[in-house]
Amino acid sequence: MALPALSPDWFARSALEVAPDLVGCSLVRRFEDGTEVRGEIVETEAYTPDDPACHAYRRRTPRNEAMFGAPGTIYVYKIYGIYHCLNLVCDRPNIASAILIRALDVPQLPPRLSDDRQPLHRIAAGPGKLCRLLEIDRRLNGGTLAVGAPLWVEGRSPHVREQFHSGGRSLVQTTRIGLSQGVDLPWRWYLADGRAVSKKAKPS
DNA sequence: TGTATGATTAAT
DNA sequence: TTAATCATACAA
Repeated sequence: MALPALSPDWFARSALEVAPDLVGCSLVRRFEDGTEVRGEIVETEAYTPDDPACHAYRRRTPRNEAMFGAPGTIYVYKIYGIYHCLNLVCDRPNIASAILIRALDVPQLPPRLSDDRQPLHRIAAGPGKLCRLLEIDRRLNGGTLAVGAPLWVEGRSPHVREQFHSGGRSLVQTTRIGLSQGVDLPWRWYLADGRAVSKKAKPS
């Protein structure tokens, strides 16, 4: 199952390029006991320095510091006092830019993490839900994606690549969710037939 | 120091 | 539609 991990270099591009490319890749969470949980990224959002919705739009602060880091840096913030959201930093150092990972399709879970209250395919269908499931919090903030570290990302499998290429899978691009600024920028991407997508746009 | 609010979620 | 719940940013 292990595929080549995406290097920091891979993230050294505009968030608008990285965000759609991340869909179909796998996020891997490695816990301290060595357990690994994998989920396919099915929904992302891009945030850029000139974007009013970006946490670093106004200025550099202690909270958004990680967004100014090197590509491949992990940015985690707490929202509504309850949930955490996971972002992967991209572009060049000092260019505050990141991808919000909004949903994961998790095919299987270790018993410890199972949850009877909802179907398995919805267990990581939302940015707060996936962080809760994978125990992602501010302790990971500022860290770097790397194989064997708490978190890394693996590229699309040959099979998935073929599906995208043949049109068997496609991406929907639409506006982002939950914002009060930059509401019209179409910087959210999700797998058109993804079971785990947090919220789908109304059919046009 | 005081206050308003948010890249959410689950329940009503 | 709304409550839950608090760290953070910004005003004062």
